[in-house]
Order: sequence, then structure tokens, then C-alpha cells
Amino acid sequence: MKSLHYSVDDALERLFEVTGVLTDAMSHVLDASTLTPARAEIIWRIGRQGPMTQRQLSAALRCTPRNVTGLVDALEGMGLVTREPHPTDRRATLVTLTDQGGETARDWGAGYRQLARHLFGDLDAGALASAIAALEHILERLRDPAADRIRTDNVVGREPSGP
Amino acid sequence: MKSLHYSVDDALERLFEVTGVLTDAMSHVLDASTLTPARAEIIWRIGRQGPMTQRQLSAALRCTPRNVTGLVDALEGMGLVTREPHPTDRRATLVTLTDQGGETARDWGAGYRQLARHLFGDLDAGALASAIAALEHILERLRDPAADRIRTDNVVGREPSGP
DNA sequence: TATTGTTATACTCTATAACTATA
DNA sequence: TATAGTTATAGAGTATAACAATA
Repeated sequence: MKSLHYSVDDALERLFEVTGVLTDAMSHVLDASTLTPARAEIIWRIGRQGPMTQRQLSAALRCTPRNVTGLVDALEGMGLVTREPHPTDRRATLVTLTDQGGETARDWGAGYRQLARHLFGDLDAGALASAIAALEHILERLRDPAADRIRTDNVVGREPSGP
Repeated sequence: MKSLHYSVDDALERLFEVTGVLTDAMSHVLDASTLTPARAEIIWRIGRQGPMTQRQLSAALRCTPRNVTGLVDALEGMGLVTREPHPTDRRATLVTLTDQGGETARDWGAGYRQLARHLFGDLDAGALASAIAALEHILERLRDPAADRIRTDNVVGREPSGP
């Protein structure tokens, strides 16, 4: 171990490093498939929660309805989803996985669990609980409204420095 | 506490949640500035490591040289960086922060440290070390070559299921 | 011959605004 | 009047390929 005294900056640096490596890992997976991240998230969400309207997808992905139209167009063209009529609201469409889309979602689920075992499987119950406690602490602090103030207080560039 | 027995899936779910919230937080910061994520990363890296060639930026950002050209064009147009001749290699350009670009980088540094205190400042030395240990364990496992195999083993979509 | 950066072209994700069909 | 989804248009990030200048 390099040091017994860590600073909070050390912790944040590790945290950013983890998010970076994990993000890279995910895009690596996607490079091997024919899916882009946004399209993959739609398959993943429908796989877990069942058919959804585009409006629900728009909210889940925090993007515009227009954007969802394009993503679903592409997935439909790839044969991974279909647009089904909504049973009660004729304005809405239910985005539904095809057999191939369902297979994709299931395989990702298996990969997810395998990754979980790889990352955390060698920890004993105490170490696992401690890791989860650390992650939950970070989540709680990130969701603290005060975090918003910190983030936006330190932004330059809204106005050029000059007059 | 909800449960005393966590699964590895619980841990991975928290980890993805943390990366998602942190990513959202960062794009929130950027929405308040006039910078996009890719452009911001260039400012951030040059602010920490000093002037760099576009080739170095291309490697650091893991994107193509062509992409760097466009990003530096935009930052130059915003007055945040300049292209300076390389002292010894006349093919290369050194991307350098302007005064305004330097100010942006410094303010981000301050925000970084403030966020670090917000996230981890209330932990005692033991809890901080434990959080860092958890993050380092995750990093180590993510970098294990075996992680790659897991990720790419579970990909569907490379070939359509049919013949 | 290899490397640095550029021009040319194309695809994806994203957004705003205006529109149609339905509630 | 409000909502679900689409068309139209535009900006940003990314990639490959071909090319110029330099090493």
C-alpha cells in the first residue's frame, strides 16, 4: 500500500477513474456488437421492464421524443424491436422486443451477472457490504441538493471574461 | 439498512448508478458553461499537464486525429486555446491555453476539490480508506484481462441470428 | 518510409420548432 | 386544450480514407 493517509481528492480521482474505465468497458462491448449506446439502452430497458411507449423511453433516457423516434427507427430496421399499437391510447405506440431483441437483452443480462461476479465475487460478506456502503454514501452525497450548487458555482465560460 | 445480505448484483447495480449520476452531474456542469464534454476534456487535460500536441490529445482522448482537429478548431474559435508551433518538430502544433482558457481550467480545479470535500469530507480516516479500497478493488478487477473476455463473450448482434 | 495534421465524406446522437392525429 | 409521435432542420462528436508537409 502506497500510503496510509488518503485525501478526499484521492478518493474523487479514483471515482472518476472507475467511471472512465467502466464507460470504456461498456463502449468496448458495444463496439463488438452492432449497437450504439443509446440504442442499446433502449433494448436493455425494455428487456428489464417490458414494452414501453416512446414517451416513457423519452423520459427514461432523458432525451427528446424526436430522438426516440430516430432510435426506434434504427432498432426497428435492425429487427430488434417492433412498434405495436397501444391497447387503449391510439396516439401511442408500444415499443416491443422481437425474438432477436429479446435474445440480445437476455444475453446482456447474463453478461451483467458475470461481470458482477468478476468484480465482486472474491469479496467476503464484510468487504462486499463495505463496498456497497461506500457506493451508497457517494450516491447519497451526489444526490444532495448542495452538490448542485457546488457544481454550478465553479463554471466559467457562461460569459466571456471581457466586457 | 434494508438488508444485511447483499449480492454481487446489488453491488454492480450501485456502481452503474454511481457512474450514471456522476455522468449526469458532469453534463449538468457543462450545460451551465458553453463547453461540450469533449472540448472540456481538452481544457482539463492541458490545464493539468501543460501544452500538448494534437497527437497526444488524440491518444489521451482515444479518438482520431481528425476529431482533435475539429475540437481544437472550436476551442480556438472560442478563444480558450491557441495553436503554437512545436519547438523542434515543425509538423506538430502545441495546443496551449489562453489566459481565459487557463482561468477556466483553474476554476474547474477549485470545483473538483470542492466536490471531493462534499462527497468524502464527512468520512473519518477509516471510512475514507475503506471507500478508496473498494474503488481500487473495482479498478483492479476492471483492468484484469479476464474482464475483457467476459464483456465480449456475451455480445449478440455481431451476426443476425438467422442464416 | 513513417508521422503530424488536414480536407472530404458519412453516420450517430441530440435539440428546437412546427405539424398531425388522438385524448 | 393537452398529449404522442412525426417531419424538418441544425449542431456536435465520431470514424475512415486520401493527402500535404515534415521527420
